[in-house]
Amino acid sequence: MLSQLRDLDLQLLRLFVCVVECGGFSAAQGELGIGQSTISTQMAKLETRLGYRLCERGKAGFRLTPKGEQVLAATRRLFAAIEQFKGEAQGMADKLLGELRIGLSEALDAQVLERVAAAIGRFRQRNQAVQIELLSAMPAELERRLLQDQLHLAIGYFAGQQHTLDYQPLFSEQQRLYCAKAHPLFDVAQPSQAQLDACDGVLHPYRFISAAEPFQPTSSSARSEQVEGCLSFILSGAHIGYLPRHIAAPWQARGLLKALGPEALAFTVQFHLAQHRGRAPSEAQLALLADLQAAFASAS
Amino acid sequence: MLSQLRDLDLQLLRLFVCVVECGGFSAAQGELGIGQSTISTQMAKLETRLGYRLCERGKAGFRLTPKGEQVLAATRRLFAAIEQFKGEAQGMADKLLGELRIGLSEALDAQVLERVAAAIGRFRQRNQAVQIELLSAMPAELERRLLQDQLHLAIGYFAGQQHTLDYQPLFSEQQRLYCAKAHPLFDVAQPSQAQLDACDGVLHPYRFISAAEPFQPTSSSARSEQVEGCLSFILSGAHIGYLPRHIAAPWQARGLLKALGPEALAFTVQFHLAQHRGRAPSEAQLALLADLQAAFASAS
DNA sequence: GCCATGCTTCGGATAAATATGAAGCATGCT
DNA sequence: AGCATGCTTCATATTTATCCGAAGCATGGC
Repeated sequence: MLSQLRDLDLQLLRLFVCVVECGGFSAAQGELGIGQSTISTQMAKLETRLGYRLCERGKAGFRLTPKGEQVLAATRRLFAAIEQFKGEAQGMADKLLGELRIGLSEALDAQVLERVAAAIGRFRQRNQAVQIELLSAMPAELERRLLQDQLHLAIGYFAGQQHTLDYQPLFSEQQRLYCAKAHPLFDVAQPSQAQLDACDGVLHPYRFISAAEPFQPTSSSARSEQVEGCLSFILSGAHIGYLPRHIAAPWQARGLLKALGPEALAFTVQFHLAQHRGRAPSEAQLALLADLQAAFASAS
Repeated sequence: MLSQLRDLDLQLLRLFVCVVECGGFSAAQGELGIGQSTISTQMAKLETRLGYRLCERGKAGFRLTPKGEQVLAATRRLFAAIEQFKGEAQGMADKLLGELRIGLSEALDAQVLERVAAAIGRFRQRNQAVQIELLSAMPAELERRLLQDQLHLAIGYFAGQQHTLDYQPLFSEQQRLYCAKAHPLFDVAQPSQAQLDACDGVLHPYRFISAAEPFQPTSSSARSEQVEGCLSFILSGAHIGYLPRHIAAPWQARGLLKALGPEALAFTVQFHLAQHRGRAPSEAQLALLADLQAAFASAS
């Protein structure tokens, strides 16, 4: 009576159910693959732990006691719960879970957004239940958040100097030097280098890449971290500056902007997919990474 | 990946939960009473069986993976189911279950019924959920049903000859010889033995005890197995016969029946509680037996 | 009464789970 | 860099579970 079922041996319960289904100890030994004496010992053990008899057995035949009936029913319920647990645990094995926070550089080309969208669509077709969060910000901000583990992935053009971050090239964006209709150079067909140097340039956003730009403004009284700001300065007619081609294109079509200088003054910005090098990426992150790379690979 | 959790080791899950609650392997070793290396091995075993990692650990701190969170929740649900099972199994340990079918001799004294009622009341205060069935019948019928295991217990006056049945004395009933108002002997103060012998007697029900009766009718054209039948014969004025005192009493009070002869002609019938000797009695049966005996013991 | 069947009990062999402690490794902190 | 911490891995010891087979016992059927 004192000995309660301390650790609930499932195997004993399984044996009990099998014995009941076979209708006796000796009948169950085939099913269980163990000898009759073992079954007897195990059943006795179970009954001792429970503190009462589960079945009457002997030459007279096998039958459950009332408590045996109840325990059988309770055991089946328990086994159902266990099966559910196993199902949950198993079903989780190849499922992606957790949270992904992704940062996107501001002022991205529509085509790039389409690629990102394609990657997310691809990811959502996986066996997953991941919480995804997107945010747009300037590259510096993105890097800061990556370092603070506020972001898992970021897409932007980075200097690539942070050695705690890992950068993988994704796509490139072309930039050209522009001036607006109101600018003195707008009507000059082939402005000379001297003419360009005389202009007031907009300091390009994301200064960390400005070193790579073929044109370096000698004088500058305008500065903006963001593409929109640059665009405004340039549209004012008071400044010249670099803009992504896809940003300038609609204005150029309306005759409000003009690309300045030869193709040699154009340059290409490599966009990267950045992630924290230290943190081990989650499976979900690896998967989305692959999806992004696939989406951009099929683009080029 | 291939190794699924075949047998669901609860101890591993318990360890997992404990580790989570302690917030680390080394922190849990005190709680679990085992060394850190053992915990590491066990956790690795669990993760291998599941096929995925449950937590990240190391100097950087302890934290669950998304799957670990899910498994933790599922494990807690599983443990709840196990606790419920244990509760059910434990709560059953000292609970009486099953079915009890009890046979009562017909025409029992009201006081006897009260005793039976008291026993049932006592029984119902036990920790039990027993289906009880009562039926009234003649002793021969009761014995037959006992032998066929249609009854668990029976109360009646039995010859006590069935050696497969076990009889225990419960109470006794007094019987006297009666005649009705219309009978010639009704007005005779002290009828002689010859006068009695001249009467047409009712053959007493339950013939198996008739041998014990002090008065044996010499002639008899009336016979009934049941007390009610005997009463009818006697009330007719054509017959004399034995009746239980409690049956005759109301008629006697109304002046319709009279006890015949000296007290020497009265006799006592011993009532017994009978049960099958072969079948092992259930706990419920033993309990009700005890309750019946207690109820009748307090009566005398 | 006797046999056959089915369960129980025992001793003892084997396998498996469980734990240990030392050595090793990775990493955050000073 | 060096230390301390926390986990991992390994070889190994110890406990525990599991099982078998033989012998014993109880009982229904002949």
